[in-house]
Amino acid sequence: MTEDQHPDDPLRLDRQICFPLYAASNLINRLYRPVLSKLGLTYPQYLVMLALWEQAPRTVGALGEALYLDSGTLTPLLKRMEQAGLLTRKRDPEDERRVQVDLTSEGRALKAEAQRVPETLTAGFEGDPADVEDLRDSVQALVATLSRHTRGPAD
Amino acid sequence: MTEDQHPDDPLRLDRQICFPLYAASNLINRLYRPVLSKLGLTYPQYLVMLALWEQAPRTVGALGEALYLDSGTLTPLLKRMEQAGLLTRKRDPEDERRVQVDLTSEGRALKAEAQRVPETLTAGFEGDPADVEDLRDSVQALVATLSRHTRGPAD
DNA sequence: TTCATTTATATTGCACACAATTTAATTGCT
DNA sequence: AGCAATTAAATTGTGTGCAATATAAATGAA
Repeated sequence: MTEDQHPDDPLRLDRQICFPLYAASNLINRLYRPVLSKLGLTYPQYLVMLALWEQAPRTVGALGEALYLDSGTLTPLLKRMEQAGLLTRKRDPEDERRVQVDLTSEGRALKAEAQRVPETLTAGFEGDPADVEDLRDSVQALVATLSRHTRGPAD
Repeated sequence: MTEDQHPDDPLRLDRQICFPLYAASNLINRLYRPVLSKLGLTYPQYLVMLALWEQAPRTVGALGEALYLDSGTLTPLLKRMEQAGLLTRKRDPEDERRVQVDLTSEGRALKAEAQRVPETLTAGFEGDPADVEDLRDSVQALVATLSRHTRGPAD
């Protein structure tokens, strides 16, 4: 009972830009999982570590801006990472509304263990590394556009 | 307490290909949500409808192959869509292990309502439509590569 | 035929994401 | 100073995603 499928039907799955991005994100999560689980991290937790290795301490809000996530996602995630001993969460004495997230020495030390994660995972990508960089830059540009349209998490 | 950040540090957030894909996927979900909620759909439910509008009935496994999802994700999602009256789930009499998912007349009728969803959402993308198509094709190629590495959901 | 193996889906447990709401602290207007 | 408006996080409730496991049906080798 196959529906007739016109080649220019705007609802064709293979004409969507959203679907390959969705699928790629899921596949990447699946690919990273076994590698990151050895470090005791999930994929979004890994992103938080990348952000903090670049700059720490940071407020929950600043982390959310960097990763395009809101406190509804970050708060429980950061609590789990705090439990794991990777970071600390402290109210900012300057402004008690803010929470400063900082790395523990254990969290800083984990960076050494993570050094080989990117190459491990891009090793099998096959294809010109320059093409991958072009793709990355294109998706980054798309993210910049999209983020302008959604004015941050939860509007 | 900012860490020193070398320009060629492989762990820099802006050097990752994974992160913009992750961020784009989240942002797209957020952008689609208000539009799709008017149709009574979530984003992954919309993808299931796109797949079924192209071909129905389909088994759970065939849907999973098309969308890169496994039964752990699809089963509860399809049950909710069945409750909503969009589709039916029936054991295949030919092979009782399989479940055939088919559209109801309500599910088929929803396609008319969804016709304008893609243009509504790409309207604000600003930029050459050809560039968006190039990006789509590049990400599709990446998905094809990634799916070869992960041998399907749950390996 | 019998029964171990394989296959298709469902279930369980855990960790996100996000809208909406709540709580608490700060700002700003008067 | 007093207080309404704003801001930053946390909480609540729903819906994914996925690994691991369970269940049940079909397959296949002896």
